[in-house]
Amino acid sequence: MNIRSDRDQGRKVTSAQVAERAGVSKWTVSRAFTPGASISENARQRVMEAAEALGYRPNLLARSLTTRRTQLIGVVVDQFANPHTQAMLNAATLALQQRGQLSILLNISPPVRSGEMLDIAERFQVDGLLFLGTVLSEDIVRFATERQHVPLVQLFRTTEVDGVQIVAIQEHAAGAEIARLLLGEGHRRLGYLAGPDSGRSRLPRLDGYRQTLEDHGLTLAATLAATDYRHALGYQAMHDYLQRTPAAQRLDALFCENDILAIGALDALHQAGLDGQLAIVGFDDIELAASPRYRLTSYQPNLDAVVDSAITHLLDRRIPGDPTLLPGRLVVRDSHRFAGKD
Amino acid sequence: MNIRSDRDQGRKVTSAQVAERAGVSKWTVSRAFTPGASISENARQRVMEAAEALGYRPNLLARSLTTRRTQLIGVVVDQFANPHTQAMLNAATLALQQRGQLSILLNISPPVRSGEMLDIAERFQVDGLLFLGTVLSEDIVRFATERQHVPLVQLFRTTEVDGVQIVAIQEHAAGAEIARLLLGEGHRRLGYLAGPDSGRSRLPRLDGYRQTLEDHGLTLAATLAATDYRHALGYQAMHDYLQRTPAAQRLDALFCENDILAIGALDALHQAGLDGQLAIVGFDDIELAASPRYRLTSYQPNLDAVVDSAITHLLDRRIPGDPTLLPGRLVVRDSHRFAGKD
DNA sequence: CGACCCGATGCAACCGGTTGCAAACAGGCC
DNA sequence: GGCCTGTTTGCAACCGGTTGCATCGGGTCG
Repeated sequence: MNIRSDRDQGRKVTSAQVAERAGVSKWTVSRAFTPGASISENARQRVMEAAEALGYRPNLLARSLTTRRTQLIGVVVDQFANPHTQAMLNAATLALQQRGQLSILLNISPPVRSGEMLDIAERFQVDGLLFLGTVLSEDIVRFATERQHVPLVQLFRTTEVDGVQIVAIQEHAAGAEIARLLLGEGHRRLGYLAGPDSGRSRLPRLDGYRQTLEDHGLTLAATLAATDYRHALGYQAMHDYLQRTPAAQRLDALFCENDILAIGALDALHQAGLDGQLAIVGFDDIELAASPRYRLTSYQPNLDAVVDSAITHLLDRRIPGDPTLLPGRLVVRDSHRFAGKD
Repeated sequence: MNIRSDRDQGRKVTSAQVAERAGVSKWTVSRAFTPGASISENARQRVMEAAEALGYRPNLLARSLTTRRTQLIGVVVDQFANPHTQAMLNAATLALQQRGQLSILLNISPPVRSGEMLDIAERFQVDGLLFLGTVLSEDIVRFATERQHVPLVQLFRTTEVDGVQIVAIQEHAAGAEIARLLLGEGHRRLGYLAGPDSGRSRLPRLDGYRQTLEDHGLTLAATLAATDYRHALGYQAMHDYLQRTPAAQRLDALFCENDILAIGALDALHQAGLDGQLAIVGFDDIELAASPRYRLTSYQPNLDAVVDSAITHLLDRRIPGDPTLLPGRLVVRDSHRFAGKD
């Protein structure tokens, strides 16, 4: 049952043990594992052999103590039900891993106090904090102003806060583009389905949308609201809207704050037998948007570019400056048209 | 701009600085922050005041060096596109946080070599590794046998491997229950939609399902396959099946390996104009299953109980033993019936 | 052949905490 | 007041690495 000969007898293997076996000092072992260090090829070989034989893994925590770099990034998440969060999480962790960093996941879903989690993250000496589409709460803002040695980057939310670097997409332009698409389709009564963030944070995509309508002599015909970014609440919002609005007065088209809400809305339309009677556009371009069932027209952020830029800011410890706004692209499918019009 | 008076002048605050301000030694500071330690109420107060004034946060990495506990758990994930993964991740991180542990997210999606990630996790001195529904690859199994001081727990997969504790649900019983439900509904030609894990891992839910059919003198009428747990592949599998199978020979009902595949299959049926003509049952009970559009009958694991048990195993460093199999419950909605039959 | 230089290695000190031990102190009891 | 017991506190050593500096050795050059 015990296959190991030298390795792993009870305690963990330390650099001193490797040193002894290789016939060098522990400092030489350290150098063997430090990329740019001054060490002879001969010694490095011997150390590596001994390390391999003993199953040695350098203790990165001990190293962090002196280098003051932990290679740990706190990734702060609060919208687990939104598929877009999952996509961000996947992209962010992969990109971090590629740069030799690891992600500490900080879940600040409702029962958890975000301020407390940030405190804990700091105790763990994270090299930086990455907020994934989180709305910047009061706790977070306070933390940002008090703790300036921890770089903070916020993805996909454009509310500016001193000390927090924003990396997002050009939402204003995106909102305008969506408005133009809908107008071009002949729709005139255009509405917006807002999510919870709309109340707490400024969403330029709505400004761009509204302004383009006004440029065409129109106004926002209706605003619906969902209290959370979940399918059920998009469904609910549309369902209620259909209940209370006579058919003759209904919207032509609805721009939804994100895809999961848009898909909920589409499902409510379907349930009401109104498939294709109200145009829908979403935002984020989650995987389900491409489904043949939905063919949801949506706005696709360049996730990799956003994540990449964010990580560069964190690791280079750049001083937070103006928001970095990257372009995305409109993915035109079918949901923005009336059925039968194509 | 600089609001802080004492705190945060350049370097980080250490216990020695707090000690000086409080008029005690750094060892007393340490004790003030150690729950069970022997210290006078007076001293604790003074230390806490000084700590507060200076904005002191104990360096948990330094502590870990002596205590040999990092309070970091590596959470290994590879199926980011599956909504169930998101639910697990949410539940697991919340439960860990409640117990004072933090999650290091290890993304082992395709390009990444899992063995390498486990190595890195060990360098970071994780207290344990939690595999979220991952199929245990060769890399992982090798790691499990070589590195016995890192507790390993696997969720929701029942393939037994020495050194890895399994915590899952009673899949065999679940599969049997689903078969009985479908048989009770009058279906006789029952099939199974397999995901990628079926090829690499043993899934008792299928055994339970098949065996129950055999107990009733039936056999599995067809097996479809999807190469990944994504909506598009469930759709594809059903689409292809419908293409190649004449209407008269088609299945009555299909048990799908999980919900996201089931929903893909439902969407393909809809697209083909066959809504409600083929009964569908899923597994995992993801949020979308409850949507009025799908009303997917599914099997709901008791996620909190599973996660709780898993974390207990990890933190108590229990020796891996027999799989812990917890009950779940069948959530009966509409998709397992023919439309119009109810 | 000696002076010089440079790369390789050993060493002491340190990163920021914790632990076991011993001294100091306080309170209770006779 | 003296003795004993129990709680608080200070101290040295240590966790497992890294860093700056001193030392050593070999090769080059005049």
